[in-house]
Amino acid sequence: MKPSVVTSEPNGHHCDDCAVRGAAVCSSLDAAELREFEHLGRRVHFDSGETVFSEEDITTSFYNVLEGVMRLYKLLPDGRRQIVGFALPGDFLGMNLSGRHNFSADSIGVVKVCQFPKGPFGRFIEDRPQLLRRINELAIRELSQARDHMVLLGRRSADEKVATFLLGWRERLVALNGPSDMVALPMSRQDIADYLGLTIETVSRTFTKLERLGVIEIIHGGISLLDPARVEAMAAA
Amino acid sequence: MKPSVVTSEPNGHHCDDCAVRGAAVCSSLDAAELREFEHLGRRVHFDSGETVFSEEDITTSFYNVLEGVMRLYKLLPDGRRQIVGFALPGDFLGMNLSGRHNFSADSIGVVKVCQFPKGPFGRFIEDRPQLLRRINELAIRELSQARDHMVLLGRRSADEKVATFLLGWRERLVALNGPSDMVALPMSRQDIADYLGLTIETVSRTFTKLERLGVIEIIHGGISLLDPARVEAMAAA
DNA sequence: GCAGCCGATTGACCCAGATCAAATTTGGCT
DNA sequence: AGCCAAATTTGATCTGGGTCAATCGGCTGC
Repeated sequence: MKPSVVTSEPNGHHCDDCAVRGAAVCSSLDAAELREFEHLGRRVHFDSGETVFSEEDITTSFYNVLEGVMRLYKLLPDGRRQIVGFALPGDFLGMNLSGRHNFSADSIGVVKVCQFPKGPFGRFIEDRPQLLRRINELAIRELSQARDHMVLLGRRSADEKVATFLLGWRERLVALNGPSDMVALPMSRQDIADYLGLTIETVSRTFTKLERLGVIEIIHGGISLLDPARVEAMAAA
Repeated sequence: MKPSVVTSEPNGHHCDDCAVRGAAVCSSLDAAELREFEHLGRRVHFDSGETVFSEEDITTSFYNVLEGVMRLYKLLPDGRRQIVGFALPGDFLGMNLSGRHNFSADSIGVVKVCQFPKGPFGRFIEDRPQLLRRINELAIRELSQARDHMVLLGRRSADEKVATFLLGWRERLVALNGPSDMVALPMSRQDIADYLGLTIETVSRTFTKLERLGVIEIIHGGISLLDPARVEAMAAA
């Protein structure tokens, strides 16, 4: 939200100790390539609520999320907001055709990214088709998720939306941190509403309803899934 | 909708006389490659309402639309449908990670596609990074469209949805056939409703309303845009 | 400890768009 | 041309989720 104050750590970073090395774009590179790749990017730190890039900005960099959560969103002229996704460690951002970002991204809590200037990164890809293939894989996966989300936005009820969101978000956290029924929700209720095409009030009421039904417990900074099966039943329709 | 009866024309087809050669994936190939590519695929004809492929089917082929319109959709278990897009000539279908299609596709009116078996096509791409780059471009463009559609589904009113749809559809037709204020709508009202996350009644009423306002005229098989500027104003919010 | 703030919750009411129910138009077929 | 089935339009009514308006509750700074 505020102008982004970027703190970079020009030195002392290595892909070796990078938590997302195996999952991110980098997974397509061998040890030697990784060493070269390392010098292309630099780690950048964002405090909570900073803008990483804005829709319509000229794309100058690609980003690999290392740590934290980002909201990715589009705004209508009158201020209505649709969150098109949340980025987590391992996600790759910045691909586009027009040379401009087609959504905005800002940090939810502290975020660390690996930032690659567009030019050098483009040249590095040039003669590494396996990296291009990896990027293509990530794009296709996102496309599939985008279509699932269209179904949710266009055809699901508020209850189904919230239940589906909780399960999907849990799945992503599980893939990162291992199984747990505690689901951390670092984003605000407004963020969840803007992701699901609802209002903050409806999200809040639905959470309360799920808690009263005994299927979740609302805890500080998230929820606890008491009855995953019932939540799945609500999500399925 | 019916089981798909496929009529193929094994011979007598050439990329030379292909209408979409310049626009589709093929645009990344030179003359020699195009000749080789030609032998990989075959033209397949579908009558109106036939299923080209279904969600969850194992992917056996990729498709390049040559002629006609297809609806691409996902179904919820209880039958609710969300159309995730319409495919027009030049569109490339079948990319996925799981080895299964993640949506269904059927023809709206007569459709001709160029069908490529997955294996040979995959091998052909292998040492042609510029084709991979082209496919990547198409994926990224679709991703951008998918995000725009999320905004529409999650945050726009019925009037805005319909107006936005008419303008967007016109733009696609103009890109194919050149400028015109006649907008052919080969899909049914139900298809439009399922694309916009509305009911058929709301779509019908909105069309009637636009006609009464004098900004469109409902004609056989489509509409005529009488006042594009007013429609744009309605779409913008 | 407590004042002030901001996010979240809760309540009361409303309305855009869904649902239900007829017409009406269109399109194939013979 | 004439008949049936399907698609579309139109009307009447209902309701899920939005809007407006208080609280509530948890931090922060003093």
